[in-house]
Amino acid sequence: MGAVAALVRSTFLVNAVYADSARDHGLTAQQGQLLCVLMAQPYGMSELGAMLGLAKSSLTGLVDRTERNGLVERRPDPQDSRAVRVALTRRGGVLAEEFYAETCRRVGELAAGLAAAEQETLAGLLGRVVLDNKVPAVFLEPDEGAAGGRGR
Amino acid sequence: MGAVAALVRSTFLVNAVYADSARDHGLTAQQGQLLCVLMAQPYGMSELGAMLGLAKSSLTGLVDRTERNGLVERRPDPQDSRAVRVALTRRGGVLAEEFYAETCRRVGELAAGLAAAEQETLAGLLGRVVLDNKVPAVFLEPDEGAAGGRGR
DNA sequence: GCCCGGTAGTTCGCGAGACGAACTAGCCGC
DNA sequence: GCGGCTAGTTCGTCTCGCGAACTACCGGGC
Repeated sequence: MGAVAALVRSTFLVNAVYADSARDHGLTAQQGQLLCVLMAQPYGMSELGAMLGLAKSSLTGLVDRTERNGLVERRPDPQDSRAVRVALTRRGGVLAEEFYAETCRRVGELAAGLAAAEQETLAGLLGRVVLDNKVPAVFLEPDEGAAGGRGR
Repeated sequence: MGAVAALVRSTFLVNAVYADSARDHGLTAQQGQLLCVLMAQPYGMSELGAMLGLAKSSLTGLVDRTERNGLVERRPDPQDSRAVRVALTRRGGVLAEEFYAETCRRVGELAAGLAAAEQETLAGLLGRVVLDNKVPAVFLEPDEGAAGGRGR
């Protein structure tokens, strides 16, 4: 199988696993992704739109629905009264951790057929693709979680 | 970067590229995927649902919209008058080829930073993940196109 | 023959998601 | 203190995905 087909098919696979995991936590894939991004730190609407690749009107809707479920909240930005910081609520934080951990587990299982060394090779190559293409931090490293921007 | 994070982030990346390429061809990602599946051969609604992981009512809608755009058509199944074979129209076939080729090109570019040997290694490892997890043929090999798609 | 359980698809109603265009409100340079 | 820019929201429209209820047809058993 060529690299292109392998990439596209593995994408299909991970999409399905991600959506399933979200569903099992009462989330949609998009809401799960939003929670994962916010695990690191709060963000403004425009920042989120840029990271997730969404139009700002799409973001308004996504945050609306997630807020309605009590998982995130809009906080006024102290520096700029037009702006808003979207942050996890307590409940959202707990759910994000659970969803994140379970999703990691399930995605990890996909690669269970690979030996440890092979997984490392895969991670290295795929990691370079990700970095080369400047993918935003839509899914953190297990060890760059929680305190996120402030280090840890 | 760990294998899990690399997989999830590369998935995000490929999703975006796929959706962009579809959009540039006047398609949604789902319609593009449908066309790619049908490049190999026609399928029944239930088969498509199983391959794409969709409920049958979702398939009806997707095929409806794609048919309305003149890209696929429903043909009666000669063996079973309940059933239907979904096939590309002439226009759909042409568009599918274009979309497929362009998407391959763009996804290939994502891995352009890797040397040829590295791309092969990546393809091998990712290919095993795909095969281990029995991902359906949602995106063909360049050389298993047209008549070739059956077996496997 | 005919009935009956299973299968192939469709319809319907609903909510999520994505977009662009038009809008409000607040920032800031000059 | 005005004019242009930026942050977000609202609105209308479409796609997508689902489950439940439905129709139409296949087949096996008697």
